[in-house]
Amino acid sequence: MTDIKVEEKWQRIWQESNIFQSDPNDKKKIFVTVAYPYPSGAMHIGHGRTYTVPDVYARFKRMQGFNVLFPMAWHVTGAPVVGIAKRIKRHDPWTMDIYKNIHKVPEEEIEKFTDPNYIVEYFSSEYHDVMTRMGYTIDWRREFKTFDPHYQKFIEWQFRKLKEKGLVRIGEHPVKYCPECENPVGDHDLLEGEGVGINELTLVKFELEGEYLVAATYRPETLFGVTNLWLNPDSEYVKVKINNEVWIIAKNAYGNIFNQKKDISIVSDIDAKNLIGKHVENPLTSLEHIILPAPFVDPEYGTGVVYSVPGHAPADLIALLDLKKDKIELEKYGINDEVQSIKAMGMIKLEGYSEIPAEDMIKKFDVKNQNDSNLKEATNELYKLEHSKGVMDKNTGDYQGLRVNDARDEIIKLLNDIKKGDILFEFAERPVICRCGTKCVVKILDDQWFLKYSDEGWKELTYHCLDGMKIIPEEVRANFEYYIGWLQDWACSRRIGLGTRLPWNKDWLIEPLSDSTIYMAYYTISKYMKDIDPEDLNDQFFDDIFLGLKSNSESFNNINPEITKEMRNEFNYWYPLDWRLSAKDLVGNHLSFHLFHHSAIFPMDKWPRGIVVFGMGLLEGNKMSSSKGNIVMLEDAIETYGSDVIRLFLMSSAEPWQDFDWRENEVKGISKRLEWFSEFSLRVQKIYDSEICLEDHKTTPKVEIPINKWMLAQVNMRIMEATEALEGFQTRKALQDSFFLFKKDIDHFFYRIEHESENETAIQEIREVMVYVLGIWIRLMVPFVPHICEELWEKYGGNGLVSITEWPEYNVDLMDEKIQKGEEIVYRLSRDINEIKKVINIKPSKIHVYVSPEWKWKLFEIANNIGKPDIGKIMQEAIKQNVHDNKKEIAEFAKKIGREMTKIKYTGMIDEYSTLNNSIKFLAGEADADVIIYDKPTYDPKGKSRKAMPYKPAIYIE
RNA sequence: GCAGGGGUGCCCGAGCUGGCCAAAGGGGACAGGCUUAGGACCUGUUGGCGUAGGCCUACCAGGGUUCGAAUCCCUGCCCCUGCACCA
Repeated sequence: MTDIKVEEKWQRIWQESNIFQSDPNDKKKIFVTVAYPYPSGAMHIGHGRTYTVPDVYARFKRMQGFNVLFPMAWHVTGAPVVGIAKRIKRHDPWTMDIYKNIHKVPEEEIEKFTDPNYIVEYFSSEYHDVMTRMGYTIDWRREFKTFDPHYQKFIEWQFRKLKEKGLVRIGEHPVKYCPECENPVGDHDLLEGEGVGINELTLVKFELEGEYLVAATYRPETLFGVTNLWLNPDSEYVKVKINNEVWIIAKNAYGNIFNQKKDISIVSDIDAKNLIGKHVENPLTSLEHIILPAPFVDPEYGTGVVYSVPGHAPADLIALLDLKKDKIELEKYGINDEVQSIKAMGMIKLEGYSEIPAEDMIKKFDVKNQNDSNLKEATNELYKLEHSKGVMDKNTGDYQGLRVNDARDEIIKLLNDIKKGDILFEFAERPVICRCGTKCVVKILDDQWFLKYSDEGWKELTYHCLDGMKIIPEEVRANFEYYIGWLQDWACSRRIGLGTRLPWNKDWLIEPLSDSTIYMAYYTISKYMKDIDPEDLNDQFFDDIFLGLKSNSESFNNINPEITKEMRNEFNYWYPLDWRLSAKDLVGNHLSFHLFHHSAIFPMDKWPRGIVVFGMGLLEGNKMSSSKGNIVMLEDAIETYGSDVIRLFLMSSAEPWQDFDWRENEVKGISKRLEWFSEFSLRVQKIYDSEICLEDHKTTPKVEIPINKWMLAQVNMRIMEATEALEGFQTRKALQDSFFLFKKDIDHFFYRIEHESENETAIQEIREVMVYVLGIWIRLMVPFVPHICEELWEKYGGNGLVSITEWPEYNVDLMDEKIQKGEEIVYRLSRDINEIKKVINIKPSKIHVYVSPEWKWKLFEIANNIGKPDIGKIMQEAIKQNVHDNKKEIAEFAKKIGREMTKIKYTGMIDEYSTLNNSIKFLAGEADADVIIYDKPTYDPKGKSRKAMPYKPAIYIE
């Protein structure tokens, strides 16, 4: 691990040298941003990954010579901290515990957390510190918070712009609402019912003596199959007045409906028992239906009034059957004759089912009575089937032949047109309970402002924007396409929270996902803001900066025109944004909004160019969660391991878009690896045996010895692989190549050169190679472990800061396949010798090695050209070319090739005789016996030489 | 339900434009070296069998295409993620 003191030293040097402050210049630029954090708690290792990825990329690109901008800001907009402040105020033990023990906030600070503004101030400054300690190359001059007045002006401009373009509308919207707190509630505010959706039911008005019995349903298309209505005679019902109509609904349902309808009030109680036996009129068919008693009707759900479709609703059918048997009840209301005459009616055709599918379902699920738990499943099953496959049948008039789905929409429309329909929202599941313990309801907020993501023209633009972008990983593109199509109008205004108010209605705040869509543009000018009065930031100003729209009036504010020009140029230099990084779960909202808003506001040449999506973080295989205490804070991890280790672990254990798993054991493993890396320089120093000046070893040394050539080939290959991987944000792959496999190469190299200690030329070459490798390796590792690299770079005579030194270039010519193959032959031979030794279990004195004769190479080449293990064809061609006179031997060998050739990559003929002779000391040392290489089998008592194959010399051990 | 992504050796995970794949790399385990010992480090082993570098069985299950499949196609089973007013 890197010494923390050392890390802090370099962090200071970086800050003081301002090397990561980026301003426009002649170089090519890269602008990369990552979602700014919501500072409501301390940073954990999950955040560590999120912010290390762009830093690694920024460092990499900077070394490649790009002018890189990597800014950071704080997204303080929204309601959660307001809730936290409230809970701190009333000393909620759960909240206090988390902030004291998980987020490690000192006692005297917690007291100030009753102010939400203070919470975000506190944590954003903590984030700033921790980010610095992670070695991030952020241009801090551009830092801001989203409630800064300057930023608010920018958001106001953006919203006015959208409104001008007709992309904002006002309307109503159903939300989860706590009547006790008098506030909408988000999922995180719930005790129970997290993630429960809100469904839309259709209200159908059945006329009863000038008033309406109002039933709620998901299936208005079944109005054609109604036989009766159900009321729960044991529940209380009320008459309510609404828009000059009188509705009869359950009293318990009123609490919910009250929140959704205007001008609604209870007129009087009404006893349901008195309604039983009366008749109502079906608004669609004008048929008369009797009202019947049913204990299964839930007075809290919908309106507490249900219409009965026994042909297609198992619950209705079974309730009807139950009632027919219940003589006492029937006598009580005097409805026996009429009830007995009711028959279920089929009106939806469903393949594979009878005319009365409800009956089939009751049999299938073996439903005994209306209290049977299988009833719900039977109902759901039939609902799904008819919804997806059902077709309107006879008894449905003009709708016959329509798919259920389509018929439903048309019927809803018709009901509304004839004023016999309405809408009611209900939770998909219950209960939904607020943290305060109160049952939540669905409330309709009116005056709600929406961003019109449903607008087809806007969607088109956004698709267009997406088409021009790189998406990493590419599979996520399908998600984007899906979400852009699926997004409906987004409620963008809120009553509570921090942030910017809607410029045209100060009662509303702009919601956090809506104020963070194009702020990347603001980074390009934020560093100028400290000298500017926010009141000067009017719309003309932003139009000028971001859209190049020159204002007519000469000076439209008090800002120095020179500065304005500079800002405009700066924006035009950095924009468009090259990369946007954010989490996987934000694809459907934040990242999609990002595209929507850019395409709406900016011209095409300013549209974003790329998106990288992050996976999540696990801790020892489990989901991280601060509320459960299953979390590692970044600051603690820095204290334990140092930031280089954390960076290296986070970047190497998974690609950015995959889930990473923080495992203590593996982190320790990484820590040891990094120590090895650092100690490697000492070994090089020892071999080099005089002062190293890396600056003098930037060019590839000239070498003759194969193992040295091999090492250089590997180095170049690793540089190439790592560079290509980093271009695509594949940090894990980049590290596999530049760290783990590179280490293996070096291990192998060290192992091999032990046998070269007597050859003076070889030693001189090795020295040069090792120093060269050290210089390359340090530079390859800078993006990942910058602190330790600076330290080594300085120690071994690198010029200046390695963070801004050139990224190593690779030379394809040095990646000599034959050299690599030659080395492979050597160590495979060594391995084979050992395997044979093990199997025959003898201690050999001499090992004879026979290389392949030339004709076998020719045959191999023929086979390779044919490309298939087609022995006949190989033979034919071999005989034609007359590669060898012994046809029997050709046949024998051709057969062998048939089996073997596909296992070996043919890279051309290699002079095995000299390759092996060059490595004879190594081979002998490994085998612990004399090794003799033969190009002609002058000594071959067992005839083993016949087995020799290209790349696979024959062996005889004695 | 809709949409997207998966199931690989003790664990994590690469490979998945078909043949250098008994399958990279890491972690763990085991053995040897080093060490007073432990740790660290280095080397090797980590599907089975084998007195010559080989053979057999293997990449969720079953079927197919092919000279050849972890990789392509079909079927089944199982898992993960998102689905809205919430950062």
